[in-house]
Amino acid sequence: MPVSTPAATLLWFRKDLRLDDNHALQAALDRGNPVIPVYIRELEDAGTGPLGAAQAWWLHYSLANLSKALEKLGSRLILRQGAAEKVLRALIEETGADAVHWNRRYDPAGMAIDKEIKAALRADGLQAVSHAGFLLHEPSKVETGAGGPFRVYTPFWRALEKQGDPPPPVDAPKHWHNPTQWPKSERLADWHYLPTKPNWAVEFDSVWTPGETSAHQRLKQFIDRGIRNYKSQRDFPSLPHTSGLSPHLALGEISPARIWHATIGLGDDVGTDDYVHFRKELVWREFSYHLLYHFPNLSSRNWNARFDSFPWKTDSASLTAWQRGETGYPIVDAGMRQLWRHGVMHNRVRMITASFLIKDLMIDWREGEAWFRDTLVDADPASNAASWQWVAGSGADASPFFRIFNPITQGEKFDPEGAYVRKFVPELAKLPNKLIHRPFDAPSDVLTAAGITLGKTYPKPVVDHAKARNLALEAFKHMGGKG
DNA sequence: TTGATTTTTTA
DNA sequence: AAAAAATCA
Repeated sequence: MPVSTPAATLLWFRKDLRLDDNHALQAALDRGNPVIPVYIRELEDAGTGPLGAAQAWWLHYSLANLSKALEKLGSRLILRQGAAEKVLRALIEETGADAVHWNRRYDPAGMAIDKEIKAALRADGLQAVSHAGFLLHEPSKVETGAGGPFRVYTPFWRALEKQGDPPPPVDAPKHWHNPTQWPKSERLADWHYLPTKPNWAVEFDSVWTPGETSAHQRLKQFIDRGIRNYKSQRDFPSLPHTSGLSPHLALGEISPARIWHATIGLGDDVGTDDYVHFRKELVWREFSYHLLYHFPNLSSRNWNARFDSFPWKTDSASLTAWQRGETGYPIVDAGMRQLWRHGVMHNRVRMITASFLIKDLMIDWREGEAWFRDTLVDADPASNAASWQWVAGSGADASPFFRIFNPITQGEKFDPEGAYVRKFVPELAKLPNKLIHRPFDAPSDVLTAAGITLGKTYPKPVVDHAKARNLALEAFKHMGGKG
């Protein structure tokens, strides 16, 4: 490197695959030196957990998208794989960079890695700076009056309300400071993020477009249309009143601050209840990270240790039936098939299907957590673990009683016309509304007329809900300790 | 972010 | 008789 060339800055992209409201990016550009963007495919044994197959699909396109956006600014996205520190050091060596900037992550293993890297680089006289942006507020700055972590959602929400709005988002840069020479990059295709399993994920792109541009389009569409009546309609899986932003958030294609600020100053036609309720959902994500921050084992250990003695069943046939959407309960099967086909499941249905696995089949919530992690495009280590534990009853803010969702009444309540079931379980499409959620109660002539043979064209229920419910209640009662 | 059952209200 | 509200788990 000639002496006259200012030393470059490495901009380390992780779960912040965006140019908009990216504080690390701004800080890197503000130095005025050439900025070299890099994405590192970290080793799985680094402890950051395996990348789910559905999210790998998303990541592939997201990286391609970010790469293109950078190219428009004359920049590039350098791809490397290996242990993060080793890769960064190699790049520093190759480019003569004297600084590394990144946005913080909040999974325990990731935090540990970053802490070590920061200390090691600084010890060598390099600039190593981390920035906020993945959450609305830093978890280290949110605590109860007594100085501990929150265990219940509502007080957590109040505490965040007190903190006020997150900092206003910063727009994407219009110019880049480019180096005269670029380090080598690996090829995205060689990382084999796209699925190899035949006939899976083929419909993902009919529902999703990964990338920052699409994230902003989703947000605009939601603010223009979906958020109206959000509070009353968000629970109906056949209605377009969810934001669809979760997979974009999961990989940081859009910042929560950007979303939060988009809900400020909405017109009168969007009720206060509606946007406040939407913000509450954003804050559930925040609460999940709060829990993970204070309880690093959230995805592997019961948050409430009383559940350690729960008599989980090992039943691979039932687990498979659940995964395939062949339980014989239409709303459960519709949800599981939506997950398989589209890499997503409506929130209400996530609760119903999770409750079914845990309470009706008495299968360990960790089996469900693992399945969702692998098949959801929005798989998030905090939200996924916290939500599964919430449904199990072992998590934070779980009710003092043993909540068991009734798959029939939940279906009838939230999918009254059966539109959702008909879409994902087409073999039941011809059943009348009254029986669409309970084909096992249908008279034989109605089944015949609908072209259904139970046990053949559609499965008989794997368990009787009423009986399964009693067994689960019994097991719950006999758990040791106090609830 | 519930369910089942009992009690009360309304048609 | 059915729907809504209250209650308890």
